[in-house]
Order: sequence, then structure tokens, then C-alpha cells
Amino acid sequence: MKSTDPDIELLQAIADPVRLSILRQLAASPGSVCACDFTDCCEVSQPTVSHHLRVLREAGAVTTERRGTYIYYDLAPDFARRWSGIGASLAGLVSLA
Amino acid sequence: MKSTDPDIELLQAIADPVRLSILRQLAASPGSVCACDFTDCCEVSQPTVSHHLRVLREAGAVTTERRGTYIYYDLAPDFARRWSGIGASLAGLVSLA
DNA sequence: CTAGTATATAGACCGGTGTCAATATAGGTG
DNA sequence: CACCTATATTGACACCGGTCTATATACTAG
Repeated sequence: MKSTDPDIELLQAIADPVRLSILRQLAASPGSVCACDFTDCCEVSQPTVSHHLRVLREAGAVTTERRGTYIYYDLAPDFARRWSGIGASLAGLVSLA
Repeated sequence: MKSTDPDIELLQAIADPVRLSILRQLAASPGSVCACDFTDCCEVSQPTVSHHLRVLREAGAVTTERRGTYIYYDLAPDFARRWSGIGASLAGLVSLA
């Protein structure tokens, strides 16, 4: 039951309404997004947002960068590749860089 | 918390070690796979396998077909498309039929 | 240093979910 | 019909995970 499989960890990180919203917001934004912006989109408290961002960070889905007071999040560089890799193992989907 | 979003339902269905193994076995098999074959791959009891198959079925990830005594499972026809759709919303990945 | 803001952590609560043993259903075969 | 095998369902249990409030940490500004 305890699965340290990175694929499972990544999928579980994505498979949550709040975290999927966060990832989509990141994907839709050209650059990084301030952590404070996620508190608005999802109707959850600030600690809950922080918790979800931690899950995404530990799954390797996002990267963080501190710029002064604020902390900016972005999709991890290899996120698309990892997603495609899982997809390829599921349906022979063509992978894209 | 109660999310009826089909994307979330599909992702949650995939984000489990046993179910991911089942899906990969289905993807690797040219045709359908008998339900009895999944009991071997994953070290869980038969009712647990049945439970996971139900989750996958209700998420629309797999289809079932009864042939005599056995029940055969296969990836749902639109599984690859749905996967690509989610990927496209996350990283602008190219979708594949 | 003090005050204020942004983010993270700790701890508690609770609903969801994976698991099993036991039982039920469905279909084949004698 | 009775019996056997394959699959599903039920019910119970434990644990994981999402959420909150309260508090701590990090950084800036004055």
C-alpha cells in the first residue's frame, strides 16, 4: 500500500480538485505565479493552499522560487515529460517534449 | 470536496498502485484481459481486485464484456483521448487520437 | 529592534478509501 | 436439479488525506 513509486506520487498529486486547479492555473500562466494568487481561485484557507503546494512540490510537479516577500511557483521543467511517460505506458501515446 | 468532475474521477481512478498496474496490463495486452488474470499480478484478494475494477469502470477507464463464465476487461475507447485532454489542459501537450 | 505581511507548520477532526473475510450472484456442467 | 467456478457485493476495520484554527517562521519596512 505504501507506494513510493514516483508515477503514483505524481498522479496522486494531480488527482485532487484544488491541486488540479493550481496546476491548470500554472499551465495557463506564461511565467511563475505568486502563492498568494492561489488563495483566491480555490475557496480554501491559506494553510490548505500551502499544504497542497507542498504536496505538488514533493511530487516534483512544481518548483518554487523566493523573490523577496513572495514565493513564486511554476510547473516543474520535466512535468510534461513525466506526464507523457505515464501516458505512454498506458496507451502508447506519443510523447512530447 | 465532493467533486463530480470527470477529470478528477479519472485521475483518482488512475492514481492507485493496483489500478495503475491493471491499466498498464490492459494497455500492454493486444486484446481484452480476463478479470481472473489481475488477481495474480497484484498481491491482493479477489474482492479487492473486483473493487478496483469497479472504480475503473465507473470512472469510464475500462469496459467489460462477459464471455461465458469469464468477464473480460479492456481500456475504454476514449481513454487515450481523455488522458490527452487533461494533459493538454496542463501543459499544452499535443493530443493524440 | 518592532511591527506588519506572506508563507509554512502543528495538531485535531473527520470523511473517504483500500483492504479483508464472508456471502451472494451468475453462469457452466453433470 | 445439484454442484462448481468466476465475479460481485456486503459489512467491518484501519488508515490516509483534506480541511480547519492556532501558531511559527521568513522577509520587509520603518
